[in-house]
Amino acid sequence: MSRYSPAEIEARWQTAWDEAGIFRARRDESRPKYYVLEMFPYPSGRIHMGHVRNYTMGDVVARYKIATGHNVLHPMGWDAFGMPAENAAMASGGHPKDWTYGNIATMRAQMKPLGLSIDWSREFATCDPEYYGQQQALFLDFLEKGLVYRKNAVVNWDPVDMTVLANEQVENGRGWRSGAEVERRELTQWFFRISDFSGELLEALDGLDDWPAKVRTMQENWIGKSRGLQFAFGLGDGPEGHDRIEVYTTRPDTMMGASFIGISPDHPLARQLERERADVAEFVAEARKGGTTAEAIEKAEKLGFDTGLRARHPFDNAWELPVWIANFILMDYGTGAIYGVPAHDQRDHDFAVKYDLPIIDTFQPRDGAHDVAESPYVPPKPETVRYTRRVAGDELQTGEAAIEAAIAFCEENGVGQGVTRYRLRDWGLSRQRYWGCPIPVVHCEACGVVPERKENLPIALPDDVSFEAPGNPLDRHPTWVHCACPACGAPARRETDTMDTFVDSSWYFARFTAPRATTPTEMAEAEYWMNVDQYIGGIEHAILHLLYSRFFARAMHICGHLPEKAIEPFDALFTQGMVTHEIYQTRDDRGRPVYHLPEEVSDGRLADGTEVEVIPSAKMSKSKKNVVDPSTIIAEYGADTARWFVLSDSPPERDVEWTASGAEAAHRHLARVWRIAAEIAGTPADPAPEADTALLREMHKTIDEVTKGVESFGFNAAIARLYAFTATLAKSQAGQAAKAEAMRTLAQLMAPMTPHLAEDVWAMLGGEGLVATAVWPVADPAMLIEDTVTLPIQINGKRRAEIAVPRDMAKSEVEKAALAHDAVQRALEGAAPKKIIVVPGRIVNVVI
RNA sequence: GCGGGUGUGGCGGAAUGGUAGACGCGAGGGUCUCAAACACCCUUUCCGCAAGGAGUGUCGGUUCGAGUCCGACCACCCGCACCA
Repeated sequence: MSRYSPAEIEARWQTAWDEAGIFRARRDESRPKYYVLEMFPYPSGRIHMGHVRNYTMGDVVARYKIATGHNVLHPMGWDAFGMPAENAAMASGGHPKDWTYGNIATMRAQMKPLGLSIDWSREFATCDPEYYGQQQALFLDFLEKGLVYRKNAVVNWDPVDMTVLANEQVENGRGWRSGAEVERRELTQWFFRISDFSGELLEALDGLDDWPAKVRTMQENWIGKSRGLQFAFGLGDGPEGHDRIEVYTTRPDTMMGASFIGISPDHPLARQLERERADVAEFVAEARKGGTTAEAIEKAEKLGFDTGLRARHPFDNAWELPVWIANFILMDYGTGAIYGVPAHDQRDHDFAVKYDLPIIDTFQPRDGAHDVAESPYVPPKPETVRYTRRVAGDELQTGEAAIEAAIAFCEENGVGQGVTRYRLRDWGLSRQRYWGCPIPVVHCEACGVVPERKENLPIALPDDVSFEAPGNPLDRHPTWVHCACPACGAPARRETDTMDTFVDSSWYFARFTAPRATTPTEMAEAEYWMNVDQYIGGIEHAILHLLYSRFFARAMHICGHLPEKAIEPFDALFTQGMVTHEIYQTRDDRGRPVYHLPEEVSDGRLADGTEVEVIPSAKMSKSKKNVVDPSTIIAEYGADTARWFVLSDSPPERDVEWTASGAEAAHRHLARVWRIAAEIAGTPADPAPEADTALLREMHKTIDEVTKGVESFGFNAAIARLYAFTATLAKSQAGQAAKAEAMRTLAQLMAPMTPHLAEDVWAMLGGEGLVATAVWPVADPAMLIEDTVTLPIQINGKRRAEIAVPRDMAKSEVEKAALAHDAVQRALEGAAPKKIIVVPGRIVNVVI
């Protein structure tokens, strides 16, 4: 063989790794463990470049850790439940199970050629009954500990498909599949008690030092802690049982500016009035229309209805405020009721203007005046303002001080109490869907809701289902729903709701530590392998998946399925950027855009010569056809080229643009490395000592920089260094022995990124065993220091010249040498310098 | 509205407060070849023939020295959002 031939060598080395079994993870107390995990894929059909980038990064980390003596766990699985499988079944027949397992087989076959250091013996899919059966066991344990419960809740209901939709599945108030207007419907649903952990989940974020600050901030905002006052307005003329309205406010300092009470259409008082009065019922029905999505809310007009009821202000019994029902008040935040202060809140102001309600000023700018009738006065930051109708404290206060003073004053006077609230709501997990994990409970007429017995798990999905009618096939299955009550044995019905797919992905990382266990986890394995040392995935999971997993780890610990140290399951998190590509577009005869695949375009033209419009790089998407199939790239250039390229051009946290020229350059480089290696291997030993030191110095510098790069996710910089070292090696006049040593080291340093090429080069140059298990090279500190250094000379901070001096030359000598330099002499014009700064080994700055 | 981030050549991007533009792409020139492919070499921030000068979004500050630190502003990107 005389040419770099990736197809040949990649297959060969993959077989060699398999036969050596080097990626099989086994507990071994004698070595430090390292658990590296990439977010597992949804089996949508085929892998894409984003997967390649994600798994390559994980592979670099895993292989580097193997080389540095760690016992590495690097597993892979499939997040396999979810709606696309059902949609495929509805659209083109077939069964979700076949569709899913078929996709898994395809994608696994696409992934294997990448040469990832994955322990495939631990693979599982969340739709395997062995997996979801253990998830059902977890559910039962959670139920016993009160971590999951049932309640009525308002949800997005698609009346055509007859299912609950997630907020993400509602577009402009309509179901994304059916196009039907989504209704808000109240259903009995299962909820995880994640909100009980709000404070803990928030505080523990502080300890996640190796998480991106951005993700921590996003979670912090999502949990949404606020401090405020909860108190009540009295209600004299309300229906029975409603003699007060509880409100929550973060601005109790504006209590004296209250102008109306607003309650949610779902507030118990509104519900009561709805039953009693036709006019209220009509308004409430109107107000409940429209989805709960951001877009729907954005467009929705603010609607109010004056109930005619009058509430009394706690500080003045004679002061009456009208009670309105308003569509913008959320039942699930605070108490579902507010008092409106139009003078200091834009939304309340809009409402007051629309319905002609009083605008009562409570504070003014410290200096000057603001006409609150015109617009609300909302100070930008907590700043000192002049209170005109204050609750407590001085006339001049910052908002913050005034809030604390108001809370203290109210508590002293028996008007409400200061409370800490969180925005985080309990996690509704019920889905009226077939392709998910069945919720293992039974409804019995006599006993009510009864948990299934663990020995009956898994409660498996029936295979004989049809998707011809809308709705949940489990509901209409002739036999599946019928079962015996686990408590009394009488005939009963199974719960037909399944779990949200986010449940499946909330504990898979723990399952990987003992994937065949007959309990959810095995303590000894979890104790050894947890936590995930490095987790890698997309920023799109910054909130939901990562927050749910943090909750699950805590809940699993409470149930004895994880050790306490694992309640924060991911020690370090890295969020990688996307792979993008230019979009190629032409227009059809009606001016509509037509997209073209990159392989159909060359030099900006289609095969028939038509010029294409180039739209700047965007996330690869099938609809825009700006996709490159990893399998095509592997077939053309090999996996190592694909891996090298996705790591090389951009920092890993940023997007990387896939370009044909970049891929070719990557391939050209790898071929060059191979060629240089072959040449060195074919040269007889012939030492040329004087040049050897220079090459070996460069080698040690490269070891140092590449190691730092790999450890800090600076893959692009590490690769740049490897390019440079390759050039140095190619030009080196060193002897064969030194070159061979340098080449073996280069192979080791490249091995995490291009493992197949590295093995081949390693073997060519007589490396012992597999490079994959060879000990990572260590830079010799003595070799990193040059005997002679080139010092730049600055004049007033601008570089003007440079001198070469011995590394350990005394400062005074360096000064002399610098002053003697022509450029310095010219600049000084005979005068003496004001000051000379010499930073040894770094720089000289002459101040004149 | 609230929160976070990013601004460096034609492009992607390097740079512990110490020679700005490493490395790659693109572009230009050359060697090899009958020619091409492959490969290799050189140039490539801007102005200038050169000497030299300017330069990291803008304005200011700290420092012997600022892409890097501080303040204000501008632009773009991302997340959340009738959250009381």
